[in-house]
Amino acid sequence: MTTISAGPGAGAEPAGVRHVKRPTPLRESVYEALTEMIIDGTLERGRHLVEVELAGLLGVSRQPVREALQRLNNEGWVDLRPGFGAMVHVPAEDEVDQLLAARAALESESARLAARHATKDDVAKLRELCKVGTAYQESGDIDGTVRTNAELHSFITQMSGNRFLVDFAAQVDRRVRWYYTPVAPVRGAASWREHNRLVKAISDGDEDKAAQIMREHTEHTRKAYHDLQAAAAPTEPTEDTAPRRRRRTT
Amino acid sequence: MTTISAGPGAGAEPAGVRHVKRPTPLRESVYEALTEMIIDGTLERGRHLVEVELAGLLGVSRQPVREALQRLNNEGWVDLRPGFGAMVHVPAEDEVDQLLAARAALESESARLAARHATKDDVAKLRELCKVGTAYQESGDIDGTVRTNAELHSFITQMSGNRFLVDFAAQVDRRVRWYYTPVAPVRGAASWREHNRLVKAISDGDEDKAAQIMREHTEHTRKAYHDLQAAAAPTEPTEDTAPRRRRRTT
DNA sequence: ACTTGGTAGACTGTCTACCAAGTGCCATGC
DNA sequence: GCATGGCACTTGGTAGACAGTCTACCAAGT
Repeated sequence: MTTISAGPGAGAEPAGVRHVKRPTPLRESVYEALTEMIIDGTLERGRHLVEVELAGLLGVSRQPVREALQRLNNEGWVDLRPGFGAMVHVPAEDEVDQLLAARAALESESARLAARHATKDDVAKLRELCKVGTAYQESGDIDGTVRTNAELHSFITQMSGNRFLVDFAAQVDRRVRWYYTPVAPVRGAASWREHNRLVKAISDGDEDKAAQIMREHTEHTRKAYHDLQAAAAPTEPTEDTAPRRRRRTT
Repeated sequence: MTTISAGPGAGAEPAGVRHVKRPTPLRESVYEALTEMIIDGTLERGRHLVEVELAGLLGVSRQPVREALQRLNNEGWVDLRPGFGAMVHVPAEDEVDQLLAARAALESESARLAARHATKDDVAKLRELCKVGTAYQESGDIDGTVRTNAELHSFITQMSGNRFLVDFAAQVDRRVRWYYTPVAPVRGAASWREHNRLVKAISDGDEDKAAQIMREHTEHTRKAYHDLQAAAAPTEPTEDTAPRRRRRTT
């Protein structure tokens, strides 16, 4: 009967900034809960999502679930088939490439603008994130590494001061995080070396260099993913991605 | 704010499987109707949108309207204030700048990829669009000019073959079209000269040049908007953007 | 064996009604 | 003039109902 953790349990909040009361709309919590479940694999790819089922699972009614599902559909997390329902999106072969290409465009522009607008505090925070991330990486904490990586990228886009870039990049990053977590350990060390160079370029205010490093950084990521894919593919040409109709509840 | 993976509507279909017409979900029609009304000014900026009112206006119930409004909110067309309702978004001063900066990043990358993948047919179509657009422009048909402009840009992003770029750019373009129509006549001639150069670069397969022209093109547009804004501002410092509470129905 | 037709169940899409809580407005009262 | 309290309005969320449609499955016909 787990009700959604609408409460302060989900700690993605800057402490104390919010007004005393923050009744997050339920649909928002449902959306968060579902993306989380998709990313961590609780809801497998291709799985048929039934509104009432999710509603029951999360302890809410159909409406918030519907609204969340529609947003998930708009953002490409699930595919909505009229009259049938939602299926967790099954990424196409070339999709990761395209995603990372889009990310390259968005984030390299962000890095350029970040270099243009960087303040002392910004740079300090970037350095801190690099330090933390490298530490996680060296200690083998994959989850922490991935999270810090996301924070760093997100912070750079925010430094761009462009809300559209922030918004698009956030979406792309989240998707990348979904597809990509398994690759993280492979990339690890090199990735954080690149981050350090990037931060240096930003702190120097060197726009072109920052943009270029970010582009190459994403490009390396794409390549790493590809290699891993190629290495894993021969042994398992077609994974079990059958529609997996839900078991009869009886 | 997003429609990363449009459903079966997008061209990701194995060729030749023509699905019979399917009745569009009501929420979709409502969404289309509302964006159209926002763009053409029927729903003025800052206007208070009430669910039941729209429902009555469009002859549907609250539910599809709610769902459409939430999508509009996600995509930045309206601002949803909990407990009060939706207001048609009033663009901030710097918003157009940011929008065009994002467009520059997205479309210049698209142009680069378009140049990489261009086929003979693609180039032919681009040339045709340029011709049509120039003709509209010379005959003073503003609406046709803007529409053809949108078609050209949209086609170039599609040529990129990257569904994420297509999707993001489509959103941005639609917003630009909303803010920008008044500027079109000013830009007109120069804009289509640039389009011609761009098409040439693409047909030559010159990626860097295509990307750069597209970037400059968007930059010029931004500048034109700015100049127009500056020219109009002194005479009319604050337009009538009052909340315009709905008349009491009594 | 393969097609056709029929049937049943499961879900969505949409509508209606209803209630609680939050928001803005206005009039009252100081 | 300014705070206060009340009131009307609106959303957010719930529940139930119903038609249309999608899937699967079975049976009969060719």
